[in-house]
Amino acid sequence: MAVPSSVSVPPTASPLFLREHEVRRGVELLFFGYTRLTRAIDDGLAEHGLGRAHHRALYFIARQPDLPISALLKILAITKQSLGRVLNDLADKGLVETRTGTIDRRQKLLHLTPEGVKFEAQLFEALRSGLASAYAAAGQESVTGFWRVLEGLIPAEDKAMVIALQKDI
Amino acid sequence: MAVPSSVSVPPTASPLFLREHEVRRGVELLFFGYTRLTRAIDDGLAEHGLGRAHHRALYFIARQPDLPISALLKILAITKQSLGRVLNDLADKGLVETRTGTIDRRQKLLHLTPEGVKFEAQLFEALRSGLASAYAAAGQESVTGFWRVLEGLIPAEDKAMVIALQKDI
DNA sequence: AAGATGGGACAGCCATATTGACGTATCTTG
DNA sequence: CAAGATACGTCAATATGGCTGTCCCATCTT
Repeated sequence: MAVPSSVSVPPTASPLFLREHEVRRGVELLFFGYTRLTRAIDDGLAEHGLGRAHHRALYFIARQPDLPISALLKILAITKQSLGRVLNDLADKGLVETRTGTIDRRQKLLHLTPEGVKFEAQLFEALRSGLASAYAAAGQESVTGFWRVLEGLIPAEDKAMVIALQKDI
Repeated sequence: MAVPSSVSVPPTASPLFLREHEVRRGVELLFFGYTRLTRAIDDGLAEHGLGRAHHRALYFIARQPDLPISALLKILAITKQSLGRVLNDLADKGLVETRTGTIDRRQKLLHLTPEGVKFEAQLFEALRSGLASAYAAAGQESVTGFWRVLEGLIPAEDKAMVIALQKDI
């Protein structure tokens, strides 16, 4: 990364020192941006007696219908037990269903019910509204940069998974 | 925001539809980027028997020494009780101290002990390493865009607070 | 037939958040 | 100065969302 030439430090200063500002700014913006964006859906979730964990599952099932449970476990990076509780809640509320896999009958493929689709769309609207206005304010070139930096934060072993999410829509 | 001209949808498609892709991509990258970055410090925290909540407090106290508790409450947006426990833990470990405010003696101003400074620096190094490599891979222009979009996600009422964090370093 | 894999479930625990109520010291203001 | 607001602390109870360990069954692979 090019260091801005206008920084007024002695030429002997280490690159790490020069970068601290920019890193702290990134840490803080990520923290505030992420928490404030996700906060936008809390009310909608609370109306159904659900929490953010439920939304994360709902979101990725919406994104990749017929997702096997093992794939969702990798995406969320939580334990089977934690996910099990969340999925049971969603099934009890009639938002998520499973069907047995065809090529591997051990698998259960997850998909949303019509009510689940509706609910997820309603929550997505809150996210869309927040992100779209940030995109609009920043401009398309900034959005590209935003993506590029975030992609760089994803470890190589997870990158394929994220790209797979985005390829088929 | 300009919509990429290469998108192959009928000209009658609504702008909201056109944007869904880009929004989902942002949601996902934010989720993975944020969680993967913060995961980098979990080991260091666990060595001291601390969690992420402790790190958030530690981080912002490092960032603004002599921060009053009320300011930290606003930043973290949690309740006084939740923060109280975290601060007690940090004080017990000898990482954080308070002193009575001079202009307002009701306030307790938070600062890190020398051990706290050392520990925070060690955790910051993990964040720095992750973010700096993402910055380097993306390039300075992307970093600017990354910041711009994230700033747009912060509600107006919180923006002053975030800018205050960054002005004095 | 044996082992690996996908999924489910029980029990118990921990971290982090919440609400509500109450107390004390200190500052501000009529 | 008295009254009220503010900054902070604390007790008690509760919810959420993670975790580990263990054991189970069905199904696929070899």
